[in-house]
Amino acid sequence: MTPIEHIDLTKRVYEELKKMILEGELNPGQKILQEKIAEQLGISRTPLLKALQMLEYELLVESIPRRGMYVKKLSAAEIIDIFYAREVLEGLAARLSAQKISENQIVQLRGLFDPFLQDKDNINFEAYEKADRRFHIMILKISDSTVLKRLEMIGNVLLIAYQASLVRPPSETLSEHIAIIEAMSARNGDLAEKLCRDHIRKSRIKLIKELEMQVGHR
Amino acid sequence: MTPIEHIDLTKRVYEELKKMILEGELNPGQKILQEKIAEQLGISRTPLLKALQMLEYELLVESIPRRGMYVKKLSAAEIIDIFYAREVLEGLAARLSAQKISENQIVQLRGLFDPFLQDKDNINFEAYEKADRRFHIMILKISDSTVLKRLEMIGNVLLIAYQASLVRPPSETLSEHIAIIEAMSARNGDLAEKLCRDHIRKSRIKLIKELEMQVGHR
DNA sequence: GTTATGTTTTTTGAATTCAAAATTAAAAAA
DNA sequence: TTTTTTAATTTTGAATTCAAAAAACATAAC
Repeated sequence: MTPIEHIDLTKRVYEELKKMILEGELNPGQKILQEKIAEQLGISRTPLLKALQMLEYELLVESIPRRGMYVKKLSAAEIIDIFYAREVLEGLAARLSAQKISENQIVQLRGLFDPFLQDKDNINFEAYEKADRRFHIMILKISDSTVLKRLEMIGNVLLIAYQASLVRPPSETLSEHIAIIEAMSARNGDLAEKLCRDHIRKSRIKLIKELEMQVGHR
Repeated sequence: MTPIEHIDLTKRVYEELKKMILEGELNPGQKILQEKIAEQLGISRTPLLKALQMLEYELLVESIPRRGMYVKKLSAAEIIDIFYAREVLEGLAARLSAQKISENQIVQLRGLFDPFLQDKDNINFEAYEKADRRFHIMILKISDSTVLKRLEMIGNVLLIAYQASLVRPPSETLSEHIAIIEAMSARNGDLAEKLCRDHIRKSRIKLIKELEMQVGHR
């Protein structure tokens, strides 16, 4: 018998709000008028507030005491900071995954990138980006770490920081992704960690350059 | 003119509760009766609930929907998991700190362990433990990373997991602490990270052994 | 004596209410 | 016209209230 699922309001509100922020319905810097949003969602402020607090931990919203909640506007420094953290955390995830990954999961990971290996010169960026994101989330899942799960947020932040635009092109990252999968498949945790770190570090370095350029041009 | 400080209730309740948990006033596994605690603290359930939610993110309490909040009882697997995360996160903190640390901060860090260098064979464990904890917290602070700050929790968890008992004796760790400080002082981020990771990894390995022993004896 | 059933009490999740603070708008003074 | 002051409105933070669910208790059946 399957137990009846508890769909608590807070979680649903949380999901809805997250979607609204990630899809740009609420823009960075914008004030979140609690009364208004609560009314729109047809709920009271109590569950809304709880959801907002969760999102605050995930760096998606920011609370200024006695002022209100705002959709977080990430600074260049913060985005870079997040990449530094991703570097070590996803590196760890890759290492732990190498110890635990199942044959089935290996097949699934490979499956993510199979479509792009056929015709490397003609890759649909949007589809690749989706696979890329799935890849990183899957590794976090496979690592099956309580702490790392707490940090799935780091994936979300990516979305706002770089909406639908990859930091580096598939021509660079595709082989890196494959190499990470192979290392995990060979149960080589040290190598998987190293490759994963390198992978993200390269993106970070490119990102820093780009952000510096932007600043330099102003 | 100094602006009036906003001491919002939630934060104070949060601090109080954290103290209650860390000092053992509330024991792991114990149910948190909201009404009762709120009355004891002389507040309503609203700010209490917010504080509890914050603590949930820090792994100090656990929420079971429609059941209530409980003081979290960490499993051996979770404690080990936390050490894995500390390994990479504090390693990163050491690396970033090496880039940013001021002369003054170096002096402060050295000062933490000075008292123990005089008479290495006669170290007060309790005092050393305090210095140890300060050391790790300071590095997180110096690294000045938004993401890492979110993870100060990892320090807290340590407290409950290993109340006042060091995983390894000062005779082993003192020199490691000094070496990390020296690496940061020399602005050698790579080395600082490596040393810090090794430092925590050694503790993790010892910890795993001890936990396995405990299980084996049952 | 143990297990099952029904009832009461407690506790949670959520809405509502209320006071204090912040924001906005309006009026008065420079 | 611009700035300052005052008043009105909005919004937050926190308490209270209320319904639904869970836990505890008591009673009845086996």
